[in-house]
Amino acid sequence: MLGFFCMFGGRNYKRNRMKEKLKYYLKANSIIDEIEINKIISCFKLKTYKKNTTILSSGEICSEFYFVNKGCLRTYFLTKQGNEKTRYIAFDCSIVSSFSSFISRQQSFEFIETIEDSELFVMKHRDFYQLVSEIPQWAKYYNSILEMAYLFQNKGIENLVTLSAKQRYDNLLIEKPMYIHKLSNKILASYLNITQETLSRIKSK
Amino acid sequence: MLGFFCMFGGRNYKRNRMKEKLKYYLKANSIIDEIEINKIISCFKLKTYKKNTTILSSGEICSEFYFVNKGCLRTYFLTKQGNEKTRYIAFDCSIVSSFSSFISRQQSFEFIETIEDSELFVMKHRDFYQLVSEIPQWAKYYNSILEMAYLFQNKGIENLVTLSAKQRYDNLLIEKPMYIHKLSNKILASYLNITQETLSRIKSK
DNA sequence: CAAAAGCTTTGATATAAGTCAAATAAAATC
DNA sequence: GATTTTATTTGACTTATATCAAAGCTTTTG
Repeated sequence: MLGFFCMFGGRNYKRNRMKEKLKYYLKANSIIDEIEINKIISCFKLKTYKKNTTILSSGEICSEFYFVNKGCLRTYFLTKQGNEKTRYIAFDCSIVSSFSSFISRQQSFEFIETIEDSELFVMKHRDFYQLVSEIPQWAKYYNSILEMAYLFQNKGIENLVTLSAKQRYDNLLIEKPMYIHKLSNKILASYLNITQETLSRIKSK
Repeated sequence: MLGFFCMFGGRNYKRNRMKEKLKYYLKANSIIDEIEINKIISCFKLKTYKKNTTILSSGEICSEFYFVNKGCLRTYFLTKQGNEKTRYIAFDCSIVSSFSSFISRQQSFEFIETIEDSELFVMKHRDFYQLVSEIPQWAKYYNSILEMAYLFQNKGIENLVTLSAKQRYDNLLIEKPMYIHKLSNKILASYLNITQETLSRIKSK
């Protein structure tokens, strides 16, 4: 009996430790009570992926929502000419999905890909919306995700439409220097919506 | 006494008729009960504006949410060089605001402007969020506004990044021919993110 | 650790779209 | 309805950035 409790306690302890970054993230970014936080994090399952693994392909319906526990991912799409356009980079302790597909339940035009070996906590679409209807504070959190996603995109459009290639680079260097130091030129260029050659020329000045 | 009732009934009748498009719109775009719909529409106040009136300027905090009962509006921002970039067109029976400012409570970089004589139903930010906390179905409607705004922007970025000026024009001609027939070249060009000269050349082919 | 595959840099050239300018055309205003 | 203002068209020229190509670097992988 004692053995059973110890084992069980041990498993809980381990599971909690494993998910502590996720828990901390949710506490910092929402106003969800401890009990509900535990219910929410129990819906996340751990998956690990090697670098350069495509987690979602264009044409598939995105039915998962990810928390990046470790590693790094990006979302991107392909032009007709086959050029990659990176839309979002998710480092450690951030969330990612192909939201347009996740929301609309339509085929995604975006890909999701790991750019480093990564550990993800995965929540299924079904569970996500189940929680939205059961836990008002989770619905509120979802709402704030949408608000932030909107603001992020709005800023992105503004940058794209008003700034030159060099200005976008300089801007990123100030706002998110990590992007410039951590990402390959190929990915960085596609994030800035320029070619690798142009990025190389900008950097060399 | 009879006179009083008649007058009162008459005023209600008039007010309801006045707001019937708004009511119809909300019924069609949400799942809000009759009682709550009435509460919601009572928060909207009618305002009329002449053509080419700036309703919100860059630098101001947007504290209003609009339903276009009649007329047409646009949101746009200015580049450092002073070029206008139209971001959204709101025809009859649609909603508009400077959402990034409305959401973030920060200064708007966008302008809101009437492009025709317009009748707007206006809801204050305060009332909007009051309703969000009081009426779950209104919160849900707000959520769906955000979802749609996200999808709209996402599509916009995809178009901007993958299509040429001519392709964007052709695309709009298929998807939203009304934009091309109703808007001036100046506004249409700024919506497509091209110059008037380029638009003129595209059209003449 | 060597070969292959994938990145990055640099140069030469091409191109879509912008800028400037001037002539019409249309709309707004007194 | 004449005049001023605003919008559109067309032409000549410029420019930022893409494309193509080749050489030098780095990783990855057997």
